[in-house]
Amino acid sequence: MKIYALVDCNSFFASCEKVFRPDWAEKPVVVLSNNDGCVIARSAEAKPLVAMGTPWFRVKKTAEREGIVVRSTNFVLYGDMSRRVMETLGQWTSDVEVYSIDEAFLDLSRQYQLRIEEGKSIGRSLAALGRQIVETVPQWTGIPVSVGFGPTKTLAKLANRIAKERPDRLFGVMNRKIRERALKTFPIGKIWGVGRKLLPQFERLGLKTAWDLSRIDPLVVRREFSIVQERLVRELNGEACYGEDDPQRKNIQVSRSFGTMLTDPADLEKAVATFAARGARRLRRLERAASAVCVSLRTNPFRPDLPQYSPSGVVGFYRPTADTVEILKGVLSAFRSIYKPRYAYKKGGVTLMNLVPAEVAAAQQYLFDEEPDSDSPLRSDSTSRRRRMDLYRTVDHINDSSVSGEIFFAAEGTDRPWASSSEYASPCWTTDLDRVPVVRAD
DNA sequence: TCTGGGGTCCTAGGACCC
DNA sequence: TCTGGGGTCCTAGGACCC
Repeated sequence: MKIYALVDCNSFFASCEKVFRPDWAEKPVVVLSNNDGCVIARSAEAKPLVAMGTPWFRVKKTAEREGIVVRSTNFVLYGDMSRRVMETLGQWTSDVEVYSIDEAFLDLSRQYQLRIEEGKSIGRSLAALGRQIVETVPQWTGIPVSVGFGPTKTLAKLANRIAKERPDRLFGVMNRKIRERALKTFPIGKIWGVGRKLLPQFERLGLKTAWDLSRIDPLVVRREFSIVQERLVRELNGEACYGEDDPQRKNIQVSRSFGTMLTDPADLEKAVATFAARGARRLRRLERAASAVCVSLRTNPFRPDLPQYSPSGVVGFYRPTADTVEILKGVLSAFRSIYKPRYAYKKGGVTLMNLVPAEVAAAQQYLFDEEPDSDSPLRSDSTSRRRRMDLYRTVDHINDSSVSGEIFFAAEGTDRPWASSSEYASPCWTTDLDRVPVVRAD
């Protein structure tokens, strides 16, 4: 049998914003999406006041009246706080699967295997471990967490949802009787994997709780829905179907809504070039190479009075690459193939696709040293490419160690007409030396 | 005036092959 | 007149997640 713990940070982004502002400890805090668009995180105090996902302009007045603290997203801060939390979790097991920026599965199966085989009860021991996690993580990082235990990932998630409602922030469904009781009061729509579309379909079948769903024959579920829902039912019954998957990334996407609607192709080119350069950098950091690149544009869907257009164009590479110059060329040629004048564009994006390990790309380069067509616009003989990769190593290093990224490609432009607004940004407390909080003893 | 970003997996259907 | 069966690969679109 498996034992999973799901550790989930409470109101993660809002909690990050509170860490270095003790004066906000008891205040309602909300965090906005990019471009200060929607509310994407709320502290416990803010939850009754503001609904998740509400456009900011619609709640701004309420927020001001209620004295809600509002912040723009600060992913540099959240990323660093996340790293600290995940490192702390390594105290209890080396089997930490970072599932998202604010949650991780701990696989405790091996630790408890012997005791289970001996038929000993593990409940008390798990509870003690859970308490330790719930106490230590906030102590070390400032971020409060909740812990749920279960024999499958789905059940650990479910236990975690219940834990969040409890004062001790801790709950387990390892025990069969406790599990049955929990499932019987757990609404079907809150199950991990049941979303907007599935919920009404289940409800039409008269299913209301997780227990109802778990009682259905998995094969019937498969026939009526799909293998995804079949696995869900099995997981609810304690049969682990989601293993230790460590799938390699297949895509890297960089996209943004623009601060204003753009019509000038020169502005759009600067934007997509910037996204491309950012993506290429992430590619090199992951030691991967992309086989193709996709550029997408979109007009503003909230303006039905304006003509709508949302094209995308793909350009394949002769062989996989992490070379910004090659990627930029691909991106600009894809852009020019889809761009049409007389539309007002609101969003753009670049996706690096079909990623392969960097070694594979290097081996291909070695095997196919000669380009088929040396006049090709994508021409890049291997020597100059190798030199450029050396150059990127240096440039990436310089940009990583500086705050704003001083070295960039001319194609990215020197101004950012597309930049999004973030009116309420907090400082990068933990990653910018000038903003490290100072504590005085006097 | 103002509405996020980044992923994954699965299925169905078409093209193509023997 | 009667027009198979089985497979792979690819892509678009749907659904879900945080």
